[in-house]
Amino acid sequence: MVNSRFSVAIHILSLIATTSDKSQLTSDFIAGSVNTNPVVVRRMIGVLKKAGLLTSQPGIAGYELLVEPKDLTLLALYHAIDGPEQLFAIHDEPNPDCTVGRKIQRTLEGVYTSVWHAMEEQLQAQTLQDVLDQLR
Amino acid sequence: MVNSRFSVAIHILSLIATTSDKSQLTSDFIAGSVNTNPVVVRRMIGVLKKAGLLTSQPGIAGYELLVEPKDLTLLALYHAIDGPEQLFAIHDEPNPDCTVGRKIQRTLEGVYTSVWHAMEEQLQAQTLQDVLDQLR
DNA sequence: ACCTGTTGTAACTAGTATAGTTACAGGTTT
DNA sequence: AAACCTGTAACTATACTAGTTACAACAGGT
Repeated sequence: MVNSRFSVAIHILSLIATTSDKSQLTSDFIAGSVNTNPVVVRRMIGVLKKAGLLTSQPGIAGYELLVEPKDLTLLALYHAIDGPEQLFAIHDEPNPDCTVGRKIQRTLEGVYTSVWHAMEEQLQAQTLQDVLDQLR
Repeated sequence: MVNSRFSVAIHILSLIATTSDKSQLTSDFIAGSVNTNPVVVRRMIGVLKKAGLLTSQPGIAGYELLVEPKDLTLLALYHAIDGPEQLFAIHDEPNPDCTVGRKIQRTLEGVYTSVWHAMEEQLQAQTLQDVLDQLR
């Protein structure tokens, strides 16, 4: 199973999108909602900042979204947090002297690409706004 | 990224399906093609045996498929090797006193379920025979 | 000026998963 | 008996995740 960073990122962005009192939005407050450590939150927010999804200023409480929730697809978010592009690992260096070993990697890549593509379509079809709607 | 066991399982089954000389099919031989340790192969084969996909006998070289490659979908194989049902981890115990924290888990489950379902469809659409065809 | 509270990072740690390895009991064949 | 095999338990190296401590730098109030 893939790590929980994608889940945490969605949680953080949801909180920022729905909290009107920005001064309340400290990494400590967010960590209290996510149930993790403030540093974990700040670390993830650093990634989201680099991706241009939000802003913040050192020393000042509060984060601000730079994108409209309806314009942020979960696929874009997935790419922003640099989740794995490959879902399934392929074993290294199968034996090239073997009929199967010689072509298995390319074959598996094809299989996994089709699977990954189907996943991408689902992530593309859902936005942060859809998540917010379901949180009401 | 998910582990490489699914890839190794497909590799093993492909070898068994395409090797006519069964006495050649030792865990050592298979490990040489996959490029891993014979024990890793026997371990995986133990799982596939329990799932009823193949047979073998202690002391005797050779494995035999119990299913027709065209009847074995990659989804069935995936379930057989007990890969993770959930793709993305959801963080534990978000704060129930928070509007977002209270509903985030259920919401994320919905999102991930739709993604997982798309994946299942792709895996269901491909069989071991399809893999064998691509290996030629 | 100082104190408190904040962000942003680096560095370390505990826990866990993966895959490789060693070892060995027990079956089979010659 | 010897050589080979399967099946399994147990240990190890490596890597990743998430939690944690620590601290530099910044902001705002008193």
